[in-house]
Amino acid sequence: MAAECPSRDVLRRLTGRWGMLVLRVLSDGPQRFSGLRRQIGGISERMLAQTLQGLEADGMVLRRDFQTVPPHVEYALTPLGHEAATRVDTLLGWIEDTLPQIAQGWAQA
Amino acid sequence: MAAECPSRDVLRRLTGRWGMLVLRVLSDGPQRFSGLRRQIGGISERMLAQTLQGLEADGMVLRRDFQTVPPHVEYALTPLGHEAATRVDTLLGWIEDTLPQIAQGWAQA
DNA sequence: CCGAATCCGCAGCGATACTG
DNA sequence: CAGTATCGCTGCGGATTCGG
Repeated sequence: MAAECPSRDVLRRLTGRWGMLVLRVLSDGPQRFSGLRRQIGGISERMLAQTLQGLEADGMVLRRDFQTVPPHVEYALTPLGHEAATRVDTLLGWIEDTLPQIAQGWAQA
Repeated sequence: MAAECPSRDVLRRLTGRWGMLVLRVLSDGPQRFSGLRRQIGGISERMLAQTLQGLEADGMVLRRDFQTVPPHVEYALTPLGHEAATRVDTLLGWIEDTLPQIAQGWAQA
């Protein structure tokens, strides 16, 4: 069944705490580490590095290292990453649009 | 930002370990507790109950208690639940279709 | 249904290697 | 010291499982 296979790990990295935030920022264009951290806000250096590595391993993010001595690395979305980003955004957008209806249920509970 | 608001909790319940499995089974029609457990496989009673409560609170699942002495309860998808199910399946389906490409990256790493 | 044991995501603190 | 990217160790809390 789908739950036991690797597709779940991929989904986890996408829907995890920071995955989609990173995808959203990167969908506007390539960024470097510090830039991402600044635009996302609230993410620790460690978590950002970890998240990026996960997405890179899945082929969603392309990491370009300029091999300079003050480290300069750029992160960009791959075509696969763009596809993922749009789909995740679709789901997330629907949830946000539907949130009022969901919250409504909360109220009468 | 979207990450801090309740939409994340909803997304978590949907993409969590069991959420989408439940949605998938229920999209074929109403089921009762034992039926769900049998068709999903590998889920504990506790987790199934917990998952159903979460989805019910979000208005995705409708719980109908027949108030009979041998307890008889049925679970069904609400219209909202159907919408959610299709969207989650879309994302999950895409991941499964794309998994070969993702796994390809794994191989050359 | 309850309680204990366990797993896992997430964050914090600090460290590394190098330059100006 | 300041800045850049990454990594390791540690612990908390919630999620999940297990056993009655």
